[in-house]
This record gives sequence, C-alpha cells and structure tokens, in this order.
Amino acid sequence: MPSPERKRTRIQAEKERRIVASALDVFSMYGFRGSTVDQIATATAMSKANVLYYFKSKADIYLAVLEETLQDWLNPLTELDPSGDPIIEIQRYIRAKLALSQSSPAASRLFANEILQGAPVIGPYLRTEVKQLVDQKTQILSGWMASGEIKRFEPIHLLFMIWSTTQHYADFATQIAALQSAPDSTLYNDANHFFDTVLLEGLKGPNYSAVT
Amino acid sequence: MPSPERKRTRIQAEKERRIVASALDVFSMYGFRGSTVDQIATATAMSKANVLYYFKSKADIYLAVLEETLQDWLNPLTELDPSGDPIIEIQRYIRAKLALSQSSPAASRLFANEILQGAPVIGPYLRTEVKQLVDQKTQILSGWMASGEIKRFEPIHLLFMIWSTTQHYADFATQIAALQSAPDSTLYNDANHFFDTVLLEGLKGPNYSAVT
DNA sequence: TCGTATTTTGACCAGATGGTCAACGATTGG
DNA sequence: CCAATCGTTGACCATCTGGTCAAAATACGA
Repeated sequence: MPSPERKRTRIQAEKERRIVASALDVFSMYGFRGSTVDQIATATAMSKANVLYYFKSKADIYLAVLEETLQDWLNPLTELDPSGDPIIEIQRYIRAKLALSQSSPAASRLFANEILQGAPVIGPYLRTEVKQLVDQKTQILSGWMASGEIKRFEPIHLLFMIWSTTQHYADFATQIAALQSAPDSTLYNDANHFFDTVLLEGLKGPNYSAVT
Repeated sequence: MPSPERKRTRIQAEKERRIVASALDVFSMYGFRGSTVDQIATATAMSKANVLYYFKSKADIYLAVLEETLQDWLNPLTELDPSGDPIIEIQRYIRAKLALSQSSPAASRLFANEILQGAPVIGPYLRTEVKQLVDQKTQILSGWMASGEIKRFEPIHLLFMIWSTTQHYADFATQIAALQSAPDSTLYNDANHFFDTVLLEGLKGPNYSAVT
C-alpha cells in the first residue's frame, strides 16, 4: 500500500490527482451510492484494483473529492468586504458564484447530492467552519442595513437566494436546457442582467448612493 | 399478477397508494439508484415480493411516484393570471411555491434528484408539456414588461429564481438547519418577508401602480 | 359452504459491487 | 547490476439487490 509514513511519490501524487478529478465527474452525476468504483476506475483509465490501491475505500475517494472542492466553492464568500460599496460587493459575489456554476458545474452538483442525502459527510463541517463564516458575513449585511444602505430583512435569506439561484444554473442544467428558448450563449449574460436589474435594485436602501 | 384487464380491487388501490407514498419518502432521500425495493417494502410494512406483486419493477414504482407528484408540483404556475396585478400575481405564485416546499419537501427533493441525474425519466415531459406551460407563462411576464408594469429582463430567469429559491428551502433543509441562527418557526415568514421586500420591489416597473 | 381468483411470502437466482490478495512488473537508490 | 520498494492486475470472495416462482393463505361471489 502507499506508504503512510514516507513522503508521497511523484506517481502517487499524479495518480491520486487523476482519480479525484474523475471521481468528481462520476460522483456529481450519480451521487455516492449511485456511483461505482469501476466507473471511477474506467473514467481514470485504471483498473479497479489500482484505484483501491491509492484510496482504501470508495468512501475515502468521496471524502477526498469533497475536501478538495469545498474550499473553492466557499471562497467567493470570504471576499465580501464590509468596507466596500454594498451593491458592488454583492454584485461581485453573485458574479463570482455564477461564474463558478458555469465553470465547475460538477462541483455544484456534488454538493447538491451531498446535501440532498442529509450531508452525512460534510454535515459537521457545515455546523462549524461554514456556519462561522456565514455568521460573520451576515453581520456585514446587518451593518449595511443599519446604515440604511440596503433594505432590512433577515440577512441569511439573501445568501440562500444567491446560492440557490446561481447553483440552479449548474444543478438543474438539464431542465434549463429543456425549457429555455434563447440560445445557450446568452444564458449567463441574461442571468446576470436579471440579477442587476431586479435583485440588486431591490436591495438598495433609502440611504444608498451609488459609487461613481 | 394484478389483473390488467379487470378493474382494480379495493385492496389493489389501497396497497398501491401506500407503496407510492412510502416510495416518495425513500426515493426523495436516496435517489433512484440509492434506494432499494427492500427499503420501500419496509417503509410500507410489506414484504419485498409483495411490493413487486403490485409494481413489476423498481422503475415502475419510481415512475408512478413521479407522475403522481409532478402535477401538484407544477400546479401553482398554471394559476398565474395575465389579467391580475403583476406584483400580486407573482407574490401569490411565490407563496404557493414556498408553501409547497414547506408542506411537501419530499416531492421537491424527488425532482431535484431526478434532474440532477439528467432527468432520465421526466426529460421528455419537460421538453413537451412543461416547456409549453413555461412558454405560455413567460409570455405573460413579457406582456407586463411591455406595459411597463414590471422591469425588462429575460423572463425565464424570474421563474428560475423563484423555483430555485423556494425549492432551496426543501432541498437544502439540512444545510439551512446547520447554518441559521434564528428559530425554525420564523424561517418561512422571514423568507416571505425577504421576497416581498427585495424581489417584488425590485420587479416593479416605471408604470406600476399598486392595487389598493 | 365451496370453489375460484386474488394476495402474500419464503426460498431462490443471477448479476452487480466493494474490497482483498497473491503474484507479477516497474522503479530506483546504491 | 542488484535488491528492495513501489505499482499493477486478474482472479476471487462476500454481500447486496432486483426480480422470479411455486406454494400457501386469504378474500369473495354464488
């Protein structure tokens, strides 16, 4: 087995990377139970036994995929800046999240699957680190409300709306493809335009004055 | 096997109903592949063989569950009335959808699972009936834009936002429970307040005049 | 009450799946 | 060039799972 003590070989690093990359595609499409080690092996162009030489179980692969992806997924929120212009900050956040959904739809689906099954793996992480980050950022929103720059509401619901709406474009891509009439190319531009026109305008409070 | 020709027994109707009801809970939690006939049987307090006496395959149960649920799920959209006040109509739609997420979270998760896997079963239905309904309702929105009652944007994105946001409260309930600080009881009230304050206000166009 | 149609079930089967292992092959440091 | 370590794999196993079946149990009309 891959030595747990000695430092990792170049081959180990390379193969593990490839396995995790393939596994993201597989898990995001079929969920944990719906995915098989053989599918992952085939997607990585390896034998099943070889995959299980690098990760001792299917659950281990799943864990590795989640850990690798979660950080990227949460990253845009950390950049919400309390000293910036509220509307610009929120707009930046929305655009970053939508861009992530567009560039990494598999990551979005992976989390959707995980949460749908009750977050058996990332549940503890949600309740600690993620909750802490969310509490911190909702306080920023509360601050902007107190100064009248944005309207008053329970701030977490804005996060819920941004998450659900942007991730919808990844998670429900099949449905979107079935229902939209416009060409695919304009989809994300139209979405951003809608957010600017409706959501961001709706957020502005009585004391808001646009930066110029 | 249950006679395909003669009319259905009382027992058949009753047992089939119970199976479908249990299967909704099971499928919505684990998805199609992640669910087993045994789980469904146990949830229905029947033997596996008995369940397969009423439905000849797991796929058949799944299909029955989807068909039974889909109509309810889509129903609120059909009631969007072009002759009504735009903001009131959209507000009614949002509330109806949010109430559905609250009362039937399993149904929401069932669809989320189905779409996440690429809508293998309801795909054809999406592309025909559902698309037709959506096209019809986006035209209503376009009409309200033309008269200046609501702002201009690609109308389908409003539907996407309403769907994703309201269903988020069912599909991501685990995450919401992990992240919110407020008591559960106010969650849906706060959500509706947020929609009223931000989304509905953001929608209003230059010519909108509230009904009194 | 009796006979027929319906319902229920335990036993069983075939295929899929996660995981193991011994043996073979490739690398690499000395 | 050698030996020790690392990498790879086909064969294999135990378990799970969808589905079948014959036989037993039940319901029900006449």
